[in-house]
Amino acid sequence: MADARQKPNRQLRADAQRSEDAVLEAARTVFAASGVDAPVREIAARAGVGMGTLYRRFPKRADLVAAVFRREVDACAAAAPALAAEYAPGQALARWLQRYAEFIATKTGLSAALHSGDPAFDTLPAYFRASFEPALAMLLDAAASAGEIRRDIAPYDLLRAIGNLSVADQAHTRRMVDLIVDGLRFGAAE
Amino acid sequence: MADARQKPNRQLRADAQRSEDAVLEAARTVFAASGVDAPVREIAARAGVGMGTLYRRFPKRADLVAAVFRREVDACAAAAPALAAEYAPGQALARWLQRYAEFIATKTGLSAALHSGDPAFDTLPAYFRASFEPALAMLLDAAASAGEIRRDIAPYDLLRAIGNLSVADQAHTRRMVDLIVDGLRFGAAE
DNA sequence: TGCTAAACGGAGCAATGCTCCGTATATGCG
DNA sequence: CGCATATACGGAGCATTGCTCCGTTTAGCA
Repeated sequence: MADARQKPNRQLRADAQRSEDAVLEAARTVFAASGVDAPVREIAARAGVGMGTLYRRFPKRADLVAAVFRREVDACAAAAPALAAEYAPGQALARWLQRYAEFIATKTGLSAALHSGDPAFDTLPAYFRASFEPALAMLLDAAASAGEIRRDIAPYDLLRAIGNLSVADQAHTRRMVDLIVDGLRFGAAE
Repeated sequence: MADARQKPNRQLRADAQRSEDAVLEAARTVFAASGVDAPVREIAARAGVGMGTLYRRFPKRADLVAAVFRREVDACAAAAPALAAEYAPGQALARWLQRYAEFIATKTGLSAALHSGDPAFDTLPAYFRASFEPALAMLLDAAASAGEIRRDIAPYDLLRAIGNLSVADQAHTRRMVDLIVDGLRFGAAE
């Protein structure tokens, strides 16, 4: 899962696959406990692998962070159909949004990493959206069809409203400030 | 300025005062170039002081970051009366907001530090507000009196709109999600 | 000028990121 | 099953960095 795009059909040796799983699981735990800057040695020790093994699979810390992130996105997105099968549409939606809010809450410090400019994170926003938007759309659609909620809600808007992972470059900020100043002036001439 | 609250009337020796200024100036430069995680050695070297000197004055990195932050807040706030003296009210306001936007832009990565929970940062938000709110209020008032802008703008709202340094605890997030879900349901029964 | 408290500075230790390479083993083949 | 070999493993070791400790220097004062 880490760099599967490089060799799409690569055949990981069995022990290598076990190591990768162990590392991802250990990293998830350690990141949650100590943040994404936790010592690599600690992750390797918890996973029961050597430093070499960890660095071979995830050459940069960002690679590991990104892999763990994808894993948690997958888990959260997968909760949507599960909840939809178990609960009434409105209930399923409410529970999933809480689940999603929990996911966002565990990402403290990660939004900073997202904006670090590391190329390993480049695909994450798209992955995030591609995973969550259909999941939420399904829940919203079901709830709307059941007459429990309105229909005029864009899934992505809702995702953003709960967890704002937005960025803003300098030029954008400048234009926004200009806009606000213009806005201030507008009402003055009455 | 660093820990002046501990000994309000302390008399710093002349060389100590020079060292502190040199460190703050060097830290400002290095932080801007390499972020707030830059090596302490680099700051000490640029300031022309030893490690001991730096650590004696700023025992924790957060102390140094906070001191640099206050210094830059002071500089930005001080620009308000200067601009007000040089330009027409509307111009002064627009220019200061751009200046403020630049200040915010240099704080990349610092918002993460702000939320790190380090007690050295506890007083910074209040300092931020206490410095900028009166400065902006003066500019807004002058521009409004000149008929160049509306009067119904709260200075703090404007500050927040440009640089959102907001935080949100878990309970708050939870209540917000509940509110949004309620909001979704509200329009369904028509 | 001489004394002393204050300040200085950098060697050195511990923690951590990351590499390198000798060792171990999973897998395919005869 | 036994062997050959590519694949994977593991941790010693080096470089960097945070932080401390203490011998040396100096500013302020009489």
